[in-house]
Amino acid sequence: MRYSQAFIHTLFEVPKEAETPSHIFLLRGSYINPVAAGVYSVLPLGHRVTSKIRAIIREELNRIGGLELTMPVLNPAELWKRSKRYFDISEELIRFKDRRDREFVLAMTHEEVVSDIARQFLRSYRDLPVMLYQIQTKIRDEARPRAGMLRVREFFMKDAYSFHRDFEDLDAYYPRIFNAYVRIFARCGLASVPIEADSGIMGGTGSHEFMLESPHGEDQFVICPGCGYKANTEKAVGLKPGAGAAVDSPPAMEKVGTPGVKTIADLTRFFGVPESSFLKTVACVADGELVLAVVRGDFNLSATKLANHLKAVHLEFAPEEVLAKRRLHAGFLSPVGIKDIRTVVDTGVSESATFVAGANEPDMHCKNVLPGRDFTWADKTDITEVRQGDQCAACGKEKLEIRRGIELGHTFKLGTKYTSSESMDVSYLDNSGEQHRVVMGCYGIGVERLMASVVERWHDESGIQFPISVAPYEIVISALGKKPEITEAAERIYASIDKKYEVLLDDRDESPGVKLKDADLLGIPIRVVVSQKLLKNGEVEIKIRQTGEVRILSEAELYPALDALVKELQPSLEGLPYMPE
RNA sequence: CGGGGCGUAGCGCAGCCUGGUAAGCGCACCUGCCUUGGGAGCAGGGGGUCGGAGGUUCAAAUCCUCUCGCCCCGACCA
Repeated sequence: MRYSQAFIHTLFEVPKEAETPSHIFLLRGSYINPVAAGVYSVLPLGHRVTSKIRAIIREELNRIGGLELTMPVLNPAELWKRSKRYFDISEELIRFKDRRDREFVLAMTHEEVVSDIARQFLRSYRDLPVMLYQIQTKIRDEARPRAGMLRVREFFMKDAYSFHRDFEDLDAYYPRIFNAYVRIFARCGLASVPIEADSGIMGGTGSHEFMLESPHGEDQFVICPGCGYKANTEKAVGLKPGAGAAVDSPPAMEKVGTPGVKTIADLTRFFGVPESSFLKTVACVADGELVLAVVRGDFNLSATKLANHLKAVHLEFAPEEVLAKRRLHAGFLSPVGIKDIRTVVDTGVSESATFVAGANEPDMHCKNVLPGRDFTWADKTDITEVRQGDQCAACGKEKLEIRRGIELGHTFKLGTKYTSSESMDVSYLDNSGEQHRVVMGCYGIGVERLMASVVERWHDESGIQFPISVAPYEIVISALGKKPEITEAAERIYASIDKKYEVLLDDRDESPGVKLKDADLLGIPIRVVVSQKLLKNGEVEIKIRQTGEVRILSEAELYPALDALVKELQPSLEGLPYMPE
């Protein structure tokens, strides 16, 4: 392809809306163009990249027997009402009516449609297992799109769904998907970190997020440098060292006046004891039911863990009106004296220590509160956010580290959430004619996010450094100068490698500086320079974008060198964190 | 949805406080000459309802009101 024909319109200056490297360079390189908040056109150059990513995904999913199909974005609301997601999801799902006043939604994933297909076609154990996938537009009215293509409202997602006769078969199949994911990201030049993920209200039979560690990631995960334990912070558990005032014969509970002292920070100043000596009580409304969550003062409540424990779809902090109705007072909340409200206590709250807790009346706290003696609870479980430096619960040795990352993909054992009779009702007959629920898994990868993630990982101050596997072109020929012999040499080289590789010939009437800067910005992995200076000695130059390595070669040496380089630069599939199959 | 910032040519910006002489600059784009190893030079040129609506005024990019859009932080995130 000739540069002059390639629809490349690089920008010298940084558009002011862009702050993260992938956003800046994808805009400057004319890979993408904004249309609305979180909505982008993928321009020809970007399209070449996403096409390669899609091809890699297809190869790896076909390799494990996946079958590609296409499902519609336009879905009748009826399907989504049947699965209940129509009611469980709020604003993120776009809803509207057609001209005949029928309700529709724009699909944000395709569990409903694919389950409906499964219900109709998968009737026998002989039809299972099967994995169906598509690479299709997803629409999500995100509250806040951000960081260019890292979080958008319309994008291509590879979504795959597998169907199994039972959980054992799903468990047996799961590593194949897991390993395909590891390979897909590796082939795109990314070292993905598979972490244990929150599996939501399903309860955890298994879910992984594949993270790219990155300072611009929106998600956090913990990693144990000792045993290698890795998990989403929404799921991760750390050890909670004993705290509170451990005593053999605890003194009786006692009320203390604490006018205006509401926060844990205020309390530590007032009582002069550490944060861990207090109980923090948080009032939440879980699917309409008021619940008190009690954690130690030095921890934060994890709303996700609490919601999962309660199997609640919607969890929010209790509004003032709800508290007032129960004669509860924000800042002085406490499990003490509460009988008719479900109380969930965190495992960090020791029963052999006393704490300072609220008194459930304004401007009063209780000290010497002994859990079990002075209040009781319905459940005791881990409901706190893990902290940087907490001891790893898996090995008990090292301290957990919190890292930021971009979620590249998610694999999820769904079980029977969508196949149950209350949902999409998908069943089959086994070899004895008995009816069973189909067991399901679902697996997603965001295509444009993957492109942006590659740029987050592979760039320097001059621009992108695409891995050759996903680069828009493998080789750029920069012809510096307009002298006929330069043009002839460049054209000759172009003609001899254009059939074999994806080559961009910079045929523009531009100064050397412009051509070299653009080649760097665009991130083409191999640059071949043809110039007067080199040509005098019958030479050309190769420069490798990622390493900066430069080689001066004769034109005859160029061709075998390119053959070797193109192979050499392919991302390695060695030493990946495979799951045993 | 809360907090903050910004809307003037494709991109980056000045002008606004103090209304008129304020439609400007750099890059990009077009024409010609010249130049060719890191965003050259000279000359000429095209392009803007100053986000939108209403108001104040003899007069509004500039002052007032409303509104729309975009970005960042947070909440949220099947």
